[in-house]
Amino acid sequence: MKFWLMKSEPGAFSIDDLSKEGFSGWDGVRNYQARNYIRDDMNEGDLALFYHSNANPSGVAGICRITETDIVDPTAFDPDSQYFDPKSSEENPRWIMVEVEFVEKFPRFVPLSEIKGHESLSDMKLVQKGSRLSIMPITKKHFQTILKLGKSKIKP
DNA sequence: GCCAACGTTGGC
DNA sequence: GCCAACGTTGGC
Repeated sequence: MKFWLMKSEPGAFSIDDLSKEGFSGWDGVRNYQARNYIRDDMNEGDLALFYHSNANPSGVAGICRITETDIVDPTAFDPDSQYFDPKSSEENPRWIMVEVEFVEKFPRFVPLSEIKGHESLSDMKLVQKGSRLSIMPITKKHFQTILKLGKSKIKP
């Protein structure tokens, strides 16, 4: 099993939204590196940190689980969607998504400042200079360290 | 709202 | 294939 960090702007989709809905397609990924990660390396059953970006404060809000991979992202074909991409066609889809399932909202939100200040988390892609990836792999150690900071009840 | 960092586009 | 211009991300 692999471990991931997935960013979402809470104004668009937050951990509370996922908690209410239970499951959700993770649509709108429009970055090739992030897409390649989900296409090539993400598997059903993987666990991901749910990260709130562009938030006050930004940070990790909880955990979700990957329940399905390699789904064609339908928002790319929708001219009314903010994720519309005229270069993607149903015959030759460019963007894919995964489905995730709510696992847990952390009892304690883990702000970015705390991740930045934590010695053993300094090699996460998240805190490396200039990194803006919206989906990135993380190590089991990073995952467990952040679970601890969030006072998670999950034991992966 | 600012702006640094990075990705993408398109002319050549 | 290079690279300048432009667009986007995302913390602050």
